[in-house]
Amino acid sequence: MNINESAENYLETILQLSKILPVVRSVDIANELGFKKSSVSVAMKNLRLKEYITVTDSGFIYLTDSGRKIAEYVYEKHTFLKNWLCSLGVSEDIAGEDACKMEHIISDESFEAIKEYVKRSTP
Amino acid sequence: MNINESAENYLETILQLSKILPVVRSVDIANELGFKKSSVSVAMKNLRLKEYITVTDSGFIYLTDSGRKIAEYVYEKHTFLKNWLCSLGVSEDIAGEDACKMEHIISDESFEAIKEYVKRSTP
DNA sequence: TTATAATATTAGTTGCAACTAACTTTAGCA
DNA sequence: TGCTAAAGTTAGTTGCAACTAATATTATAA
Repeated sequence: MNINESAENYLETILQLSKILPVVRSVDIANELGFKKSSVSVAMKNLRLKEYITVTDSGFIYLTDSGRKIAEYVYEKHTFLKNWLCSLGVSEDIAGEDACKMEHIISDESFEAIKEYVKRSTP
Repeated sequence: MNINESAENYLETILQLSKILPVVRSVDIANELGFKKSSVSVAMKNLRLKEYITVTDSGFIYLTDSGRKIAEYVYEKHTFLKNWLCSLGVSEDIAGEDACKMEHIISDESFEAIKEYVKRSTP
C-alpha cells in the first residue's frame, strides 16, 4: 500500500468533512487544515493518481473504496487514542494533537494491542 | 527549547552509544542509524551550534547538560514504550520501531499520563 | 617511507510537502 | 452586460534532512 503521513491525513480529513458537509471541496480541506488552496490542489492530484479519491467536474471530492478504507482506519485510531488520553486526564487540546500525530505512525499491531488492553482493564 | 525529531534522535543515539562504547564518534552514529557519514557530520555541526554536544579535537562527541537532559527523556520514553508494547504482546521488532517513532511525537503530558496508568493497572 | 584505510568535512543534489504569485474559470449580483 | 468574488490550477520557491562525490587529515601496515 505504501501511503505516507501527509496523504493519510488528507484522506482522514476528507472523511471527517464528509460527515459534516453535503460535499467536500479542495477549499474546505484547505480551511480545515490551515493549508493554502494550491497545496491542497497538488495533494488532491496525487490522491487521484493513486485512486484514493475521485473528483467530479464540479470539484466535489469522494473517497474510493481503497481511500475510504485507509481514512476509516486512521480515523478510528484518532478517535480511540484521543478518547483514551482524555480518559487518562490529558487535556482535550493536547490529547487531540497527540492523537493526530500518533495515528499516522503507530502500527496496526500496536494499536490493536493497546485497544485490547484498554478494553480488558476498563470493562 | 524547540528541538526537532531528527535532532532528538541523534541525541538519543549518542546517549545510547555512550553506554556501550568508550567514546562516541560521528562514524559510530552513522553506523548505528544507517546514515552516511556526511549526513551525520552536518547534523553534529548543528547540534554543536545549539550547544547540545561538544566535540573534542579527536572527534569524540559528548552531550552537554542540556543535550543530555533531552537525550535522557527521549530514551526514557523509548524504553518505557517499547517494554510496555512488548508486555501487551507486540513483537519486539514492531514495538521497537513504534517506540522509536512515538518517543519523538508524544507530549510529556500524555507520556506521564500513560506511565501513571500502566503503573496503577499493573502494580 | 610510502601507500592504504579510516575518519571527517564541504559543496552541491534529491525528494518532499508546504509555500507565494499569477493565472483561468465560473457563478451571481449591480 | 459586465464586474467581482470564489474556486481551482500551474510554475516556481523554500526549508529540511537525507543523499553523492570529492577532498583533507591521520594512523597504520608493507
